[in-house]
Amino acid sequence: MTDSKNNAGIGQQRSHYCGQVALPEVDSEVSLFGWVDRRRDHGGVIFIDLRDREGIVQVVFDPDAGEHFVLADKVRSEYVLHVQGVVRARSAETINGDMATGQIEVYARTLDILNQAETPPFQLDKFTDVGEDVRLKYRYLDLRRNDMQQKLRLRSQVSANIRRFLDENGFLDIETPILTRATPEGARDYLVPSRTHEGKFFALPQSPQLFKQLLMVSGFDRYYQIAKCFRDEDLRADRQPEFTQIDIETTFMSESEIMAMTEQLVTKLFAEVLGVTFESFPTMPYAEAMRVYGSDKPDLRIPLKLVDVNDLMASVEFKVFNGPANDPDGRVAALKVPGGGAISRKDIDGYTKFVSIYGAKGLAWVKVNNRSAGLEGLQSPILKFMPDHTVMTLMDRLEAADGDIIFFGADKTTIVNEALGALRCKLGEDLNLYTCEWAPLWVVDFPMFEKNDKGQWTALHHPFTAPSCSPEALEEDPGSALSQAFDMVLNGTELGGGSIRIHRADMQSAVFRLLSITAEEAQEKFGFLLDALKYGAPPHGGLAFGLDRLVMLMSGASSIRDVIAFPKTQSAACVMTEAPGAVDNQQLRELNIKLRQIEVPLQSD
RNA sequence: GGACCGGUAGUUCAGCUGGUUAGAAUGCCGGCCUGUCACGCCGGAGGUCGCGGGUUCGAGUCCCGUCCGGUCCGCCA
Repeated sequence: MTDSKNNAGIGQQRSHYCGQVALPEVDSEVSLFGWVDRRRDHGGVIFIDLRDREGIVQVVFDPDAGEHFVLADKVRSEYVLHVQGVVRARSAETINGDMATGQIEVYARTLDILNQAETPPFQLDKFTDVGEDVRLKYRYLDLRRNDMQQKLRLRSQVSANIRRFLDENGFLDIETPILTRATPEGARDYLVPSRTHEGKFFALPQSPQLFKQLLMVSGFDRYYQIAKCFRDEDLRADRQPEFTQIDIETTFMSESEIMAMTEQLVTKLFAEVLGVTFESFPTMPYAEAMRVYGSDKPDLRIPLKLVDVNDLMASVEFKVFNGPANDPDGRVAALKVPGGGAISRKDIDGYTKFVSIYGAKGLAWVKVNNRSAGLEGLQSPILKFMPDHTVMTLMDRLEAADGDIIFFGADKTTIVNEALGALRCKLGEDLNLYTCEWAPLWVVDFPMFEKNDKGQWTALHHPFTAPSCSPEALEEDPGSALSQAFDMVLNGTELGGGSIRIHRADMQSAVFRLLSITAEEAQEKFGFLLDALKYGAPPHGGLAFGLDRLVMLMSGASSIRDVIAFPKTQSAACVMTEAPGAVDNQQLRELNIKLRQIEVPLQSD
């Protein structure tokens, strides 16, 4: 079966991974397989750094190895080798302290070249930065690099750790369909045409949401799944069209019980995988998060806070602000940066441009040079528009100190929150204001609904989230209803979100009504859910974690792509496989699909 | 849908207000070298300046379009 000629050496068992050869192996014979990381040819002696997933070991060939020495001369980067030899302790002068296996080396007796390799398109060492497009095109080579190996190993440890926790706590791993039906709400679906049902389409799941609720109706009590999810929306550094969720659902558990259990899951995960200890997570209402941090996922590593100054500014008209400060939908907020007085005008201009991304028309500021000197000690382009006593009250409220800078935002509340919330994070990063390495947090008491541009109610979480009130109270005042939803936030990243779900058909119908989903529409799209709720659906709830983002944070990666073996580019394509690709007409015909002719305008002279 | 940044040797980049033969480092190839470990020394090869059009006596450089990659806004219940 095996071709002995092409598989020379394969029959010989590996005795060690390259990276695991150590001092105890000295004087013993080892049999190693690996790739050539680097070759150093000194004429009379050849060093080959042999690499496998566990690390690198130096292999030495000298002329005593005869034909094997001659062969070692032909070896190039990324050749695949089998080496047998004896482990030697290195002499004191030749110990390499930078290398895990630097105490020893393998004195080679035999060498088999199992495969040759063309010169790689980029250097696989840690010294050369390589463009991501090149890395992705040759991802299988990129993944040979230690950095990527470590990230994917961490990912494997994380999911194994989470599985273990959930298994030990009685959760059942149940798979849900990948081919399912399109949902009208939420993100754009990836569609799959049906061959057997002309003109109809499956959709890939945006999450297993409805299926896991139905599993609770079925009485499985505790479910989990490490599930692939798909959303056809534009990509970001932390967003891929297909991503992985740790999906959890339970029956008869309260909001706080679910939160406590998942907090324990994450706490154990960080302790066991990273050796990081978490205190119990603080809990913050959504309204407070928005008011103090301008965000529903505040990064609590940064000590800066937004301070409301609406009352002080109500009578003040600022040219640099957008519109009157006493707009009922408006907000005037201040962000004090201790020690920020050193920020240059040029940097302030940069921050002004930065907040304009979020719709802010300007960024007012006051530098506090000398508090005791009163107005004379302040520097600002806006003071002349403010009464003196207002300025002094402002300084008192903000507890301004010499050397501080205070930024102001005044606009629609959403714009002020987004602009100053983002500025807060940017300043935290630029000025390295972080007070700790990890800041986990629960955000709770989300509103059920928010209004979109057209004035319609939309679900802040999703339409299956249970409110904290009765259906009647909900319909009476949808705007002030809170939901039993909760988000886990870590370092300003939303790691997971969950809720208690609606388990009664009347409540679900009420929510659909408020979301302007008609009874017919609801029946057509979610009839199976509404039906299920009628047959003894238990109270239930759960949450889902973004595994990719979790691993991204834990590994310190700056992009989600670095913790996914084969990710897509920003245009949702794979540069390696060149997916998505065209299909032939036969395939289209079977699917009853006809591509619309793309009109090409004729060239006119 | 929009804003911004980038695309020059295999790779990472430099290339000024447009001007003669487009450079560096690294990698690669050849030679030398018995203790290196990002080995060293000597020599060599290697370019559709993303693509298309325009301006100009002349374009890597300026203009328009387009493609690709990235960051962000919108979007992502």
